[in-house]
This record gives sequence, structure tokens and C-alpha cells, in this order.
Amino acid sequence: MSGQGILALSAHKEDAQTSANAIYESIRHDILSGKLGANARLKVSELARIHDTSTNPVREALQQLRGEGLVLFAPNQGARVRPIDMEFVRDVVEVGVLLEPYLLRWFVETASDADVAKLRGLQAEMEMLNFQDKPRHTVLDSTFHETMYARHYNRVAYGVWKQHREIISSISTRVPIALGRQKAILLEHRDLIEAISAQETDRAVAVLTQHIGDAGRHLVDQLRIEETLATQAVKG
Amino acid sequence: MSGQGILALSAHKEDAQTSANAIYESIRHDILSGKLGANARLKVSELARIHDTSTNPVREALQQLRGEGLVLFAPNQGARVRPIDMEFVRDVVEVGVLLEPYLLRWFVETASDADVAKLRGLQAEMEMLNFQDKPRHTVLDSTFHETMYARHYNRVAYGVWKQHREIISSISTRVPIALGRQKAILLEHRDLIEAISAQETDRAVAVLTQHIGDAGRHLVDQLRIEETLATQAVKG
DNA sequence: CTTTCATGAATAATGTATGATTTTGGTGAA
DNA sequence: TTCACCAAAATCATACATTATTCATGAAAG
Repeated sequence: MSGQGILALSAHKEDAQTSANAIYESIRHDILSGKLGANARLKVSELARIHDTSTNPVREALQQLRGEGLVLFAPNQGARVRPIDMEFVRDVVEVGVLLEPYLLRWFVETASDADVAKLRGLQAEMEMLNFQDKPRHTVLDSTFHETMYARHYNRVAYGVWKQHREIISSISTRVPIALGRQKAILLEHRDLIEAISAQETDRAVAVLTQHIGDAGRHLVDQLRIEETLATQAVKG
Repeated sequence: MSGQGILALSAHKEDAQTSANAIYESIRHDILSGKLGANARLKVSELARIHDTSTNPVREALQQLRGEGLVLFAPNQGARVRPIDMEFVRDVVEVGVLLEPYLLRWFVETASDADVAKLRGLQAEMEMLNFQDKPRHTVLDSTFHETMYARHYNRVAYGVWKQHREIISSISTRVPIALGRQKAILLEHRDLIEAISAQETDRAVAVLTQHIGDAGRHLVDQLRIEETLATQAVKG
């Protein structure tokens, strides 16, 4: 899936066809996975060497990422990885709190049995895993939400959400989930499925709002802890 | 101000410094102003000739616009202008309905006398103009909203709104405003300023929600009329 | 002695120019 | 209509010029 910025999400046929696209995907992955840390400098010549291409496709890939907001440019200084810090995550989460209930309403009113069954399946696997495999859990969790939103008529809203979700996911996989939160996640998902299944839109929205709000706050808290530890490590 | 996609809005020091940036601004403007119509093909060599540069900066500008979602790429077919049609505007408007109340709340709670005075000034000029100068009105209207949101702590939300607003503005300047809507706009703005001034957050939010919902629907209706006329012109 | 500051070479960004390769899209013949 | 062919254009590689930044070095100041 090639992210295309908030407005796009249309042309699906251009995945890694071109060299620039492959580089784009690669750099994007490295940023989201944390391999390229905050403010890491993205030297064109170096990236070209790594990907065994000329500098041209690299520069284009970086410009695309710039349009997407994942890298920042300073004149004559080239590109750097946009720092994904606490404030940033908080902001993304708060936008999600606005978007997801909106996206969910459409789903509740248009969901098929198969859709609900799919949610139950994902939920079952999450319960099975019980957070033993965090990356897998994160994928399942994202798929859970994606299942609900992917067919929404508002492609712009879906695009914004999707782009944000990929950032959130990338962070989720590398921070721990508190025990209390683990129980809550499974509970909230169960409630959500029930509400959807019963076609109780308002209740579903209420549950979801609670769910993503809590999840977001938990994520920010974990980042705060991470940051505190890092600061202490420097001082100590 | 150089738009940077949803997540950006950070580095402000890079306006048209580089050649690629100037081209980016230029193409972006031509798309938003309608000079480059829906699906218009963006040939690299042609754009390079027009801007009197090599093809390299052009390609980079296009990639940036791609990341922003304003142009679409098909492999080996180059770039085209993303069509800004009725559905798209509807989607953007609906996201605005979610974001603006959120952004407004912060403003109401942090606005200074100077802020309110500025709003009154903009409103006064709009009343004076009385829609005689549409481009000017659109600028004032955008500035009105921008004044309320620009300092919001959530840069992501502000960035999304801002990017969307530029699209909405570009369309607003070229469609007529119905007489009834003209009266309503001024009235709603007055109500909004009053509510803000009185620190009545919920009322302000209610007025704003009504305002942008109506404005959005009006815009979509105008586009529908435009489209209908275009279809009839073809048939007739 | 440490910090600050100037300096110049190495590094890198940006842009130009050109050509190779491949794909696309149209044109005319079978 | 189908298919071979060709011009146009996209994509990429390569090489190079220019400009700006970075960074290590060393001098000067505190």
C-alpha cells in the first residue's frame, strides 16, 4: 500500500513499480519502524548508494515524503526525519478521536454479517495471543479498525486516518502495553463488537471514543516514560 | 506559506528558496486556481520549459504535490491533476465539520481582546464589501477562520484544516454565493463573534458547526449546478 | 585550561545537461 | 479490427557546475 498523503488513497496500481517508488517505500518503512530516528539526516548520496540507484529517484522519494510530512526539508541542508515525539503523537491521537467515531457510524449502518464475523475473528486471535506477540497484536488491532473504516465513502477522512494509523502503529509496536490496559483493550473490543452487532450506533460510538482516547493516552504516557528514562540516562 | 502535507507545518523558513520550491508553489497555485483543470496532464518537459529550468526540479515539485495528494501519478504515464470534484469537496467539508469545532474550543478559551478585535475588523470589512468582490471576500473569510485556529496547540489538526481550507478557498472564489447564503454568512459570523466574546464555548461551537455545515452544503450545491450545466452543454 | 570564534577544506545540496532505456499511445497497413 | 511500427514521454543514470553547509583545526579570548 503506497500512502499518498491525506487527499489521495486513489491510485492503487502503482506499488513499487518505479525505482523511486521502491525507495520511497523503503525510506518510509525505515522511518516508521524507527530504524531512522528522529531528525536523522537523509543524505541523498548515501541513500542512493544504499539502494544502488542514482540520486535522482532518491530525491524524488524524499520530496514525496516531504509532501506527506514524514521528512522535513531545510534549504541547502537537505532532508531530515520528522521527529515523532510525544506532542506529535498526542496531536495525531486527538485527531483520531474526532475522525474515528465519524467513520464508525457509517460502518455500523452498513456492516454485513461477514464484516462482523471478520471483527470477531480478529478479536479471537487477539484474545488468543494475549499480547505475547506485540507486532502481531498491533497488526491485528490495526486490521480491526481498518475493517470498520476502509469502505467509508469519505476517502479523505479515511486517508487521513490511515496515514495517522500507520504512524501510531509504528510506535505501538515498540512500546510496552501496561497490564491494566491489556485487559481494557480486549474488553472494549468485545463491547464494540456487541454494540455493532446489535446495531446500537450511539453505544458503539461511545465505546469507541472511550477506547481510542484511552489507547492514545496510554501511548503518550509510555512515550513520556521512555523520554524520562532517556533523560535520566543522560544525566546519570 | 508552503503547504507541507498534513503532518508538517513546521519548517517555515523554506518559502520558495530553491527552484524546485518555486515550481512547486507555481504548480500548486495553478491547480488550486483552476488554471490546471481536473486530470490535466503535467508533462515534465513542458513544465521545465515553462519555468525555464531543467526537468529535475520539476519532477521533485511534482513528487511533493503527489505526497500532498494534489497530483496523481500513474507508472510510466507521469502526473495528472487530481480532480477536485463534488464528492471530494463533500468529503473535505465533512472533515472540516469534525475539525473546526475542536479547533474553535481552544480559541474560545484562549482568545485575547486583540483576537476578538481582529475578528470584528475582518467581519466589518466583509459586511462593507457585501460580496461585491468575491476573491477578497474569500480571503477575508479564510483569514477569519485562520485567526481562530492558527495558534492551536494541535499542529496536526491545524495542518489538515489549513490544507483543506486552501482547496475550499480556491473553489469558493469561482462559484457564486446564493443571496440567501450571503445574509446567513454575515449573521452566523456575528453570532459567532458574540459567543466568543461572551466566552460561551458551547454556543460558539454550535454556531460554527451550523455555519460550516451550511457553507459546505452550499458549495457542493453550487458545484452540482456547475456540473449539471456542463452536462447539458455537452448534450445540447 | 577551557571556551569561543574564525577559517578553510571536505562534504553535500541543488541544479543543468545529456543520453539510454522503457513504456505508452497513436498511426497506418494488413 | 488487429497488429506492427514509431514518436513522445517517463524514468533513470551519469557527469558536472555552483553554491552552501559542515566540521575539524587552530588561534584568540576569558
